[in-house]
Amino acid sequence: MLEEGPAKAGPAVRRPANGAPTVHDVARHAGVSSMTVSRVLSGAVHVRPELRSRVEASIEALGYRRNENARSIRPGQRTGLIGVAITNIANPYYAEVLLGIEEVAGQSDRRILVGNSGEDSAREAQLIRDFVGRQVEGLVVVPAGGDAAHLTRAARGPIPLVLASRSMPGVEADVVLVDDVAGARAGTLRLLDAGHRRIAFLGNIPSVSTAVRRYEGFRLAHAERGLTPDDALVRMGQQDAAAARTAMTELLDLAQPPTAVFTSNNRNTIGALRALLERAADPPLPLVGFDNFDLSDLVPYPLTIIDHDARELGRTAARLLMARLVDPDAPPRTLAVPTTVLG
Amino acid sequence: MLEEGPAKAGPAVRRPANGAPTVHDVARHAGVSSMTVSRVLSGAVHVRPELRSRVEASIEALGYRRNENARSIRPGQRTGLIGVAITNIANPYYAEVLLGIEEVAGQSDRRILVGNSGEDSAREAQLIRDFVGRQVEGLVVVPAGGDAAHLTRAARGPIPLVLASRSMPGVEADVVLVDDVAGARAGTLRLLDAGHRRIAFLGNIPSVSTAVRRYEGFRLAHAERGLTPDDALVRMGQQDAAAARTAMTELLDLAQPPTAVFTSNNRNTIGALRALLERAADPPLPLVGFDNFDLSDLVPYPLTIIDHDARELGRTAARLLMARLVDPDAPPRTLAVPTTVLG
DNA sequence: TTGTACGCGTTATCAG
DNA sequence: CTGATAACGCGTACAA
Repeated sequence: MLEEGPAKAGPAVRRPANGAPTVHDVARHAGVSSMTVSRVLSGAVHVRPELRSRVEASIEALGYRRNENARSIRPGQRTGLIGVAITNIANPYYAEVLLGIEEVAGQSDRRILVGNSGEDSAREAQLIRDFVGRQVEGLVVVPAGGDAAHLTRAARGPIPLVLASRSMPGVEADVVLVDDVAGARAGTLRLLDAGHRRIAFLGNIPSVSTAVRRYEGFRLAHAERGLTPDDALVRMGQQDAAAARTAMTELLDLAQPPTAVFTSNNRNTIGALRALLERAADPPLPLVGFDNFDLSDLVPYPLTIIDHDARELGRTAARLLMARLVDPDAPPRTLAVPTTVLG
Repeated sequence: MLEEGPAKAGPAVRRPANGAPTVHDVARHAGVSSMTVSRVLSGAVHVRPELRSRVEASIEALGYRRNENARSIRPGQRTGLIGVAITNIANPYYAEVLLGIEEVAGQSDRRILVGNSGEDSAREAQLIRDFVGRQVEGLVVVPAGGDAAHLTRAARGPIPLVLASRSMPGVEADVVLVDDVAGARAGTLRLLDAGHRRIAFLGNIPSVSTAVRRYEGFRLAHAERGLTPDDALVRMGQQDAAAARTAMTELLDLAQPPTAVFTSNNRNTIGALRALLERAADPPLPLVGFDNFDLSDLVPYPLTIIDHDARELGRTAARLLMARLVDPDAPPRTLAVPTTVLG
């Protein structure tokens, strides 16, 4: 080779259109081979101290950063990427879950790719396809419910999946849930033991597993007292606070209205709260709500909250994923985060 | 070559330890070359329809997903990755900003890498180094304040940067701010024009640009009425609600306490609110707070909020970045999101 | 301890 | 319209 061409470009340094220096640039600058640079980058084992510091100086001088994408295409190299699909990032509850995931992922220097599914299972599928293409090591998903084809082993390949907050029937994955049944049971018992016999139930759409599980706790508490919930007082399907407010108003307008209210998530709690404050019943109907929210203690209403640590739920999800990366063949686990009754 | 070794592995299909099919697998399965597969993947131009559908069938059959990382190492290929560093993901305000960024990024099929800096400039620097190594196309940062070396052109190379919510002196970047000065001015004028002359100011640490700008609006409103804020009533440096509560309590304990309160962000508002409710002054001190929060309308206190659309701020930041990707040499822009006074 | 050769999965180039 | 070849930036295997 060495065709003595138009030797005018100096050391023939070709920048990859990007301009970023490569291992070869660093090697040339330090007067070593690219392999020595590579070794320095991956821990500096078996490199003469003098060369090592020369390479480090060159890295500094050129502002070199290793290209993690190029690195990751080599067999046996990990991307350090976790894909996270969440139904609604802007819901403070899920933001807290996300923070927990980020925290644990960051501990092993992994980064999270975040997508908002907007409670839309098709969008969720699209996100997961994209994450897979980007070679994420694992997925954490708060499933939107509905179709689950994109969560199956076939669709996502060997990439491990952890479901957070909600489970999905038929999907093989590790799962972190809230202790929904126990929490709902405890909250409901409070109302029953205060003498209430007509308790309204407001909840999410039944395709979301938490809605069903929390109703189960509600029903269970009734059963333990030899009672059955009145179907006329059960409203499921409110996905936002506005719908919950409407549903609550309708319940208050019944010929035989409830004397207390159980809401199974924070949006339903907030919606119900607005309706109840609007009506200003005297005495006010006691409200027990699942999931805490900011300032719940400052709201001028008799409120009991079934609380849990959302950030810890996120952390647990990420920890399950980390464990799964180490041992891909362990049997799937389902963990539950405990609840506390406040107020 | 072709050493007839232990020929027992069949068609010698070596899976890259990962097991995922490659273009070559698809090509073999469809009986074409890998280039034809590649062409089909990138828009199917100049490919005979018959081959095209055969390739598509193979892609489907094998469950092939293009390896975006391998793709991105080729010159001229983009990663479709945006790095986002936020001071506190779990603050509902920034969660909303994040959602806006995700929304706009997703419109061009880009994904966001998210890191939480925890108001720590060193952690922020670390995140940005990582993002650069992952070949992000651009960065959106809510800067923690303090040292800004990692945000300079030198440290991040040619990668464009947009600062969201807060500016950083000496950093060349596009910026999206809230109209802090005008908002704070308008809120303060409300109190002044209601006759208040001793107005407390609670704000963030001064190294965060919004704290300074909002104080400037506060001062400006006073100046316009021929007044000067009383330094004894100004408390800057509260980074969370607990600190704000303490600061507010101290102000109430002054020999000459304030008769009204201006808080320059939502954590200070919430902290002040707790202190004020605790004291139950009669009549209550009117409170004007910058940034809205959930249920602010249900709090039993005379509260005025200087509101703005956080999600729109996030969208704007992402749009600025997208524009910058198209035209890297345009002069930097600073945009402001308008505020509204509620209550 | 250091360097050379090659391959990872993809696509631009150019020949057919 | 299709395919062979090379190269992107990096790291493993092996040679020196």
